[in-house]
Amino acid sequence: MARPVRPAHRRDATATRAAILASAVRAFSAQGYDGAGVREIAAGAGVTAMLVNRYFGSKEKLFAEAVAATMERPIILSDANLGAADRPRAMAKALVAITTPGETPLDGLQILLKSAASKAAARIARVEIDKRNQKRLSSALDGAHASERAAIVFALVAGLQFMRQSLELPALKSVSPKILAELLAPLFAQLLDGDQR
Amino acid sequence: MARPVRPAHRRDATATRAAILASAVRAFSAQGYDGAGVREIAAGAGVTAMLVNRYFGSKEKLFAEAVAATMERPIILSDANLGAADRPRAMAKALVAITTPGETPLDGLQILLKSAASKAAARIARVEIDKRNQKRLSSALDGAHASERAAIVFALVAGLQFMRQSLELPALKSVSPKILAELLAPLFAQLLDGDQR
DNA sequence: TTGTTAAGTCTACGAGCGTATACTTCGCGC
DNA sequence: GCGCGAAGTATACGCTCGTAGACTTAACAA
Repeated sequence: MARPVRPAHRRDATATRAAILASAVRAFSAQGYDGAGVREIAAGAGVTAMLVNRYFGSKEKLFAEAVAATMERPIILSDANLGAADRPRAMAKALVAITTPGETPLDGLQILLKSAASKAAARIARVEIDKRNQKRLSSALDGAHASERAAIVFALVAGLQFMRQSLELPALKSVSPKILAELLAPLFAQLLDGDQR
Repeated sequence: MARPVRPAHRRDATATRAAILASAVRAFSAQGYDGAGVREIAAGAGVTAMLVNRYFGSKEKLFAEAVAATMERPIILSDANLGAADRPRAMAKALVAITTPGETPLDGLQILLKSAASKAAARIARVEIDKRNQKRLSSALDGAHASERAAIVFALVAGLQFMRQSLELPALKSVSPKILAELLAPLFAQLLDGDQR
């Protein structure tokens, strides 16, 4: 059969680009926009710093792509727990699992939190989260003030992620996942339920 | 009457020290630990950069003092709403007021959020918040898992602050304070109430 | 008036940052 | 076999950072 229209490049530019982007996600998620250096990101991809700018133009544009890439998948409202019978409990469990240190972290959210100090980073992230997750979640909520309630859900998720992963608050580090989920479930129930009080 | 034991110093060292600390709180709260520069903090106090290190030893020690100073006052559990009749509603209103852009911000919390990228900053802040607010709040809660519930309260507060002030999520910028408070009150009620579900 | 000492400043260093320019190395099409 | 363009590197510039050491200035004691 015929080879693909454009076969893999000479020294595989697309793979290198992907490696840089992956390294950027790792670095930004761990150290934030200002804390992560271009040289460090490049080293994580096995190349030199200048290739980063060659492929992405500038650190800021690279950050924008990294944010966009990590926001691809929804924050906690996965398709699985969208259709779950007890949706609040499913979301609480998902939140606990995701914010547990060592587990696969929510890169997108982590980048947001770690990059809070940078105005440029906040602007880039705002439009991204607003476009993707906010609409996705608020359209899944019934009742009044859906987008506000969705935003509060995000606040709760971000806050818990912050307290567990960044601040490492002792009370939230040692607690058992089961208990934490049971403490969170009624909050989600309250937020998902359109009828207030 | 006798003069104080040690009268005001030659060029008022204590006032200068206080000015530097105030400027540091402002700068750290706006730009985080890494983002705020020693020169900029000094300029905000009307002195040169070297005086900062002279008075505080290093940037890190200055940060520790700034964090300690801003944590002096409780985060949302003021004495006023501790004794309020409808405590959840009082806390919700306080939270909305405090996180509204332009209002007197929660410097301590803002410093925490903006400094999330720095390991040193997180460590300093953790012990401070754990000592002061966590104990204060969890001792005010009845029922099981008091400290965990208190930590979730902090997470909610931090998350809302983050979404409103740093990310400036549109849904939370335009919402009326009244409605937002009514959306938050049941969450606090749920968290303050020791009996789950 | 003058000596002393704390308060405050000047200059500078070494390191790291983002990135622009010029260079080298590789791999495919002819 | 070979050249040409793309992939990748080396070097360097200008800037800012935290802070160390020597210096200057001001206020009180005598």
